[in-house]
Amino acid sequence: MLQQTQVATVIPYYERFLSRFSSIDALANADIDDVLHLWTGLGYYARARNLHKAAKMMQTQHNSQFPDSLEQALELPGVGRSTASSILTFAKGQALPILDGNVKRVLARHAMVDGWTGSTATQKQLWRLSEALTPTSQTGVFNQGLMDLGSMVCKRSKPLCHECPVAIDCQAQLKGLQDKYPVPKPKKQKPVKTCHIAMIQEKDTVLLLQRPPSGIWGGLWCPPMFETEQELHEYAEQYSATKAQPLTQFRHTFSHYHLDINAWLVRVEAQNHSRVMEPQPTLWYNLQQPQQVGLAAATERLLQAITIKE
DNA sequence: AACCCGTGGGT
DNA sequence: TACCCAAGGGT
Repeated sequence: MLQQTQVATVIPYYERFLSRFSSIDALANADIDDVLHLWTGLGYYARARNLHKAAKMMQTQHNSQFPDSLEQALELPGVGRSTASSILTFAKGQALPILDGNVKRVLARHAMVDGWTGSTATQKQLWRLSEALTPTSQTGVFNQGLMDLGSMVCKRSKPLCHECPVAIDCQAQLKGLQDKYPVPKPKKQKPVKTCHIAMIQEKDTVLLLQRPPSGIWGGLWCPPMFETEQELHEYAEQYSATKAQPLTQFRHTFSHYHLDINAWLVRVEAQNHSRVMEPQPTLWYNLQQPQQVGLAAATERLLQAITIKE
């Protein structure tokens, strides 16, 4: 959950997740829709599917435990070097270096590392620096301290260098260039895509389709989406003789593009009204008694728009 | 190597 | 507002 997601955002999700899945076995035995349900709104949904798959692997291959070696940990889907090393140092007392966003920032300033910290070459350099610093004893304490130094002192903006325990040999601080490091990501403007979404409503239910496991919103349930308004109208006519009416429109921004969403409301008299054959699994989502499935934040917003309109 | 994958906090 | 980026990993 913490991958590319702030701690404060994760905490409520973590609490609910651990209440529902209190062990690796509980998670491994769960239905994927149940897992994605508790991930609704958190983003990067492949993490949920990877975690579920990893639980199954641990159940069958590692006696329902997190593996003891770095090599075995790295075989789990969704577990890379940073996550594996964090777990192994904190939970099992192993001596391994870590490299999260906070550590990257500390190291990039301390050694004045040129190059964006996300590039392959720079990450390689940062790992080398982390390896060189990491002690062979009390590693968990050190790693936690290094991350906390990054989050509380060596902040992204206005770092508290006067409170920093390693300011004495911080290259950026010595030259007064703290604000120049880490080097910002090369900026590319995000493309804008447009889509038209059909909210097919029958009483208290709305038609949702399950998205394929890979790609945007993988495995989640979303209303039918179309690139053009014409496609939407042609689709809507299969369900209802009454015309689709505008519901709401807004911009949803992903990590790599903007999506301008135009939502339309199509009221139908009965479920499966026409002879529509959907290529994907379908679900009539009940607004009053919601099913336990995964929804994207944008889908929740669309469902909310219908509820308010009632 | 470059791109894909979400959403929200902070400025 | 617009922008950067967050306890990264997969392809």
